[in-house]
Amino acid sequence: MAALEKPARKLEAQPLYARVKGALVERLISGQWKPGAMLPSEFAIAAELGVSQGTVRKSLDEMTAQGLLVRRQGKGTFVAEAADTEILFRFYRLTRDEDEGRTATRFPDSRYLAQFQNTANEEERRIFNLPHSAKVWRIDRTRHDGAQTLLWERITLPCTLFEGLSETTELPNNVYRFYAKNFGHIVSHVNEKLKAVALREDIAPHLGLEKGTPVLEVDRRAIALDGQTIEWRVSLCRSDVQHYRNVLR
Amino acid sequence: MAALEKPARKLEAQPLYARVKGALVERLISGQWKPGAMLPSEFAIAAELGVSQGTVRKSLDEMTAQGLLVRRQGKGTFVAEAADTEILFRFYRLTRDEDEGRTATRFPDSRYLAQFQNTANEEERRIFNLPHSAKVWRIDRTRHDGAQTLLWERITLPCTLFEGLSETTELPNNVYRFYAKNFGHIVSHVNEKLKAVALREDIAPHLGLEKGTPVLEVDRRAIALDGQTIEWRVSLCRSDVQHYRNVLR
DNA sequence: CAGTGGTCTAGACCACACA
DNA sequence: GTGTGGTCTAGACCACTGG
Repeated sequence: MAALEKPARKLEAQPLYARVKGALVERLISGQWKPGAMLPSEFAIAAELGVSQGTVRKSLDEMTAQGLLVRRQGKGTFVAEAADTEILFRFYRLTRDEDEGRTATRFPDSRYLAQFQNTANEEERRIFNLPHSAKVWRIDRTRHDGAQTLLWERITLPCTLFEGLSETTELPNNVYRFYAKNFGHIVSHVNEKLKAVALREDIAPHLGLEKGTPVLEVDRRAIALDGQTIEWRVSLCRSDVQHYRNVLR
Repeated sequence: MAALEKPARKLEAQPLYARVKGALVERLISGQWKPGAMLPSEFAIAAELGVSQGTVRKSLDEMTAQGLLVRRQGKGTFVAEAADTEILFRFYRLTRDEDEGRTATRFPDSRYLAQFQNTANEEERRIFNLPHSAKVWRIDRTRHDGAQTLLWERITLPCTLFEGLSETTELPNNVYRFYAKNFGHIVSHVNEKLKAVALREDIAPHLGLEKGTPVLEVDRRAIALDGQTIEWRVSLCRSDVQHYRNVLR
């Protein structure tokens, strides 16, 4: 890749470090730099793009703050793998009531109830911006801590974005890492919508609670680096033994 | 204030910009720089502390990212007032269902039900780390959008931290700004714990719902810059017309 | 040891606000 | 114009990693 092009007029240009960052994010989106890969050194990137090392550093620092990169002194800069405990729990906010205070230390395992392709309904088409008669995967599962069921959820994925998924592939614990590794979709952020709802009759047996019990409904959309919604998930969470924790800064 | 002291050994020292930041945060905590005040210029701070302007900039950038400061090109650097819409909504996560997508544009008004001093119970003493027989303020109120009640909440404040509050002072819409301006407590972050619960009988009339209806319970602790918990708030939120939104990055 | 990221400095120039 | 923050560069030195 050659040096960055100069913008026509200085006035309407983004700062140089922002354009450098854009060029680097492009390489993540395109898959040129895959999760876990080591980036060239700051000086190498600077020389390649024709800017100073300090400018490259500012771009890398921002990307690190966003969680796209991991920097290790003395070793290098790497594409984030979403592998560390911290990143694993980045999107997992439920905590057992008795674990209050510390970060969740247990990660529940999954039990699969159903996994099949369907024609997308209107809501799914709207969420994923799909044409008529497009197909989606629907995956129903429960999550447990030991013998206790903590939540039921349905994960919806557009088939076009997940070619090669089959009815027997089990999602691993860290699904977002799985999406990145196998399908090249890097999640940049997720939007969640929380409500308290009365437990539906068809879900009640799965959670071992009476129909009508208040449960926490979490409606989540995962957004990829390119802005596309790649996953829709609705979770119904027992609220008597766990809570959703959040820190606002 | 004189130049920063050199640490005994370089090895165990924090980076210079971190110590600069610490020194500046001290001035916020001590009230030397009050909300809304303009800070000296980068060069002035640098000269005073005996470091370079770039080092001061790095400290100021971090504090800006934390929301402690607001920087305006051409004007100066100011202590954040929690006055802008964005900051006003930083801690307000409830959105009317029909407003989905955009940031909340309406901020509900309040109706006060009760406001009185009490001896702290065991839970309150634990939360605020108070001695026996310490006193707390308890403020009960509802919040509305037009004729519709959206939530009931109880705010608990330790009397020692809020000297001068009376039974007739109404909290303004932006309470955290009020705390900063009148009592010098700058909120650095809040911890929230969410659950779905069945509506209690004594609260039901306030929300205009049946006893037992699922409502969203938000348990919030506000933490000041010095690490002290300064406010405990439990909100019971109608979940049929609004939701709690969250973005995880 | 060489190579990496982390910190710090000094100085230049630009864009914006306001008198 | 002057003073502010915003960007960019060049170069120095430190701390960490691994051969």
